[in-house]
Amino acid sequence: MGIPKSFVRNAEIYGEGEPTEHLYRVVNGTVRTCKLLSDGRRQVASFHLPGEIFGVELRDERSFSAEAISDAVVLVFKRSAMIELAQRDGDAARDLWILTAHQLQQAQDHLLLLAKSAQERVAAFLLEMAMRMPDGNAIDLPMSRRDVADYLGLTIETVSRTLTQLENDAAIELPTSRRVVLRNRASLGCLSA
Amino acid sequence: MGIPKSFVRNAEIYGEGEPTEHLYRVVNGTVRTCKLLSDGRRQVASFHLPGEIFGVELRDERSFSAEAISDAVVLVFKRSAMIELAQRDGDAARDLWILTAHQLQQAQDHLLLLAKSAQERVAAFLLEMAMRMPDGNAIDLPMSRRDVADYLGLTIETVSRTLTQLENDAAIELPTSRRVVLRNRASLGCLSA
DNA sequence: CGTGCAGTTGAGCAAATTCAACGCTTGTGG
DNA sequence: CCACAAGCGTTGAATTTGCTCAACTGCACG
Repeated sequence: MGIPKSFVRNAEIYGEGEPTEHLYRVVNGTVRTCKLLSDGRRQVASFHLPGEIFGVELRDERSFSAEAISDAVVLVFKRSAMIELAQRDGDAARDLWILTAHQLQQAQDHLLLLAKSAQERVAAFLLEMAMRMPDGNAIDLPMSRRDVADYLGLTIETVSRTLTQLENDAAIELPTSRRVVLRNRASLGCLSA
Repeated sequence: MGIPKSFVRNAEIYGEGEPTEHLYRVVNGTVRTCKLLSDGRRQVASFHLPGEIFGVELRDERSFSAEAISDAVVLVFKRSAMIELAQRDGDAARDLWILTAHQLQQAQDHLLLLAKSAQERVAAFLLEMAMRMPDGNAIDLPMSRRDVADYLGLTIETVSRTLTQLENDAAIELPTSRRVVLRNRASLGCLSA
């Protein structure tokens, strides 16, 4: 169960306002969910790495869009089938609830992140990504500076400046612009206070 | 079912880190959930008006605390009983899921709010409160400027200045500091763009 | 080679914060 | 009953932070 589907980089998986017909599991690549603001800016709500589920929503209309950050493969599930299953099967209902509650927690963490200074946001972001990535200390960011900036509510310039500053402070290394090596986790944790 | 309990203004209903044993329904008064940040600042995650449910959480440990903003009465429910009920009864499970998904939506809206300018945040906040209050155009804010500021991620000074500016622009009236009358909803909506 | 895109860096600017003072209301004690 | 302190809200001036605009680099791709 779950039909595989492929998307090229920057392809839209679903758009804001479309009917909520499916949910998805990332097999390969990375997905972002985001929303265009009226002033043309964009807010990225979440990133989804392989293994993670996205697209669960209460309303029948998408309030965010989902796009492939890199070429990606996802499994597609029928939303109505899930809801029916949850109605009959207590365990399935529990899974669905846990999933939603988990996303709620992530949203709340994201909320706290947006309350902080630029340095704290970037440091917290790096720690979050490191937590979710296989190798604990080296991160290969799948997303562009623009994606990072829109997730953190900053400009790409501020993200870039902050990263170089963290490198100067010997907290991280930047072998390439997409690769980050955490040199001093403790000081990052401190900066993301 | 549901045991009534009273709290005086500023009393703690539950604290960060405590075991998640109950959920609550507001009968009377207003409740805030919030978190203390390491730098001493505080982030208010949500306000809960009469009729609304709060305290639903995935983890066994509270990640936020809940406090009475005004003298308040709440109904207390056993969390374990709710989870058991949801396991057996598909409808109850659905209600629990809808509740959680609803809070997720609110968190996402809050997230978007924090991406905006001070004026947009205050305008959006007023519209949100007006939506949730009985009388559509006159709002009696139950919370202090500090609460509003910590909810919007601003300082009390900025909130205060922004309100007086909205009053000067004829978008609102401020008969008293806690009472706001929406004079021009359209322009508020525009400002909260 | 040139073109275009992603990322970095710099200078000036705008927005919100910090710090400080002040007014108003409320509650307390002389 | 008045004096005074405390809490809340507002206002002003100076400062800081992050943004805007612009130039520049490195790299991939035709």
